[in-house]
Amino acid sequence: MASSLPVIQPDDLAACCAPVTGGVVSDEAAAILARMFKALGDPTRVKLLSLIAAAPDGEACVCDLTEPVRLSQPTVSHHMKQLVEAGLATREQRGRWAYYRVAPGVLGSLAEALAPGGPVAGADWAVGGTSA
Amino acid sequence: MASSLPVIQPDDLAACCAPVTGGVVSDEAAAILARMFKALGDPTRVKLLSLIAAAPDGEACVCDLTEPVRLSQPTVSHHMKQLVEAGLATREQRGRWAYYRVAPGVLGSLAEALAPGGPVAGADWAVGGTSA
DNA sequence: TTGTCACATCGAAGAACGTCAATGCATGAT
DNA sequence: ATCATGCATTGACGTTCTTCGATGTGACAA
Repeated sequence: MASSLPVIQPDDLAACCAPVTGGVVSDEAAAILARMFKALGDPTRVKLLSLIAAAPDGEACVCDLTEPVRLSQPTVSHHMKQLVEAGLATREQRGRWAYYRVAPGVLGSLAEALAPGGPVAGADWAVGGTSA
Repeated sequence: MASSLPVIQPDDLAACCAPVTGGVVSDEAAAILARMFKALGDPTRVKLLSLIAAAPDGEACVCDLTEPVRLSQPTVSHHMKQLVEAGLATREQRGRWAYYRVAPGVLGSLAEALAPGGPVAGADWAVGGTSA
């Protein structure tokens, strides 16, 4: 039915962190990485994550998010659930509000899987880089 | 029509590189980032990119890729087209073969958008980090 | 208790996706 | 010219995704 897929735990990052470049990734690592990238594969969710990260205390409730993305409350709840299940965000209920945060460390681990050692190292393929 | 979406050019990386954390990203940046992440949001494509990166000369033809991912040739061609249109891979035709490579610098830029300054810096959200 | 608020879940509709067999299109060999 | 090879495109099918309105649930207020 709905999710059925297990929520990605921080521990799974160990398997995830096999760099995409430098050796063929295992099927399991590819599945975990794809799961997290898929969660980032929607402009709304990218913006939601950005909004949360930029929020005053690094946290935001659904009511803070619906207006910036111009979507209904159920839709925003749905997107946030996907981000949480992908391990990219955390949810904490306080009273009537649910506060979401960017999961600590996960984005860094994902970045590391994309470009081990940072975007400048590796050099071989990093020619058109961000540089400067 | 198949794609209709414009192929993402290396130039678009300038707009893409606005970090997801640290300031709300624009709609355009969110769209470009999501487009690239969506291309990475399938286990097959993650593995294809990994296979290409790990290939002897950093390049591979479709015929080298079908067997490792156990999919038909048209399906692999379809996935590679998406990776190219997302700007993550490049295609070069030599004779009867089409050689694919990992687009230089792009993965690094994506990583930078995820975790500016590398996974350790930023520190603020990197509390439950990958290691120790 | 009754009401209100913030959020999650459900059910549905339309679009997009992943996959394949069949076909088309070049290139190179005979 | 004829044939074989490597790859892209087409058309189709079932699945998944995005979005919404309607409804359910738990927390606080009067």
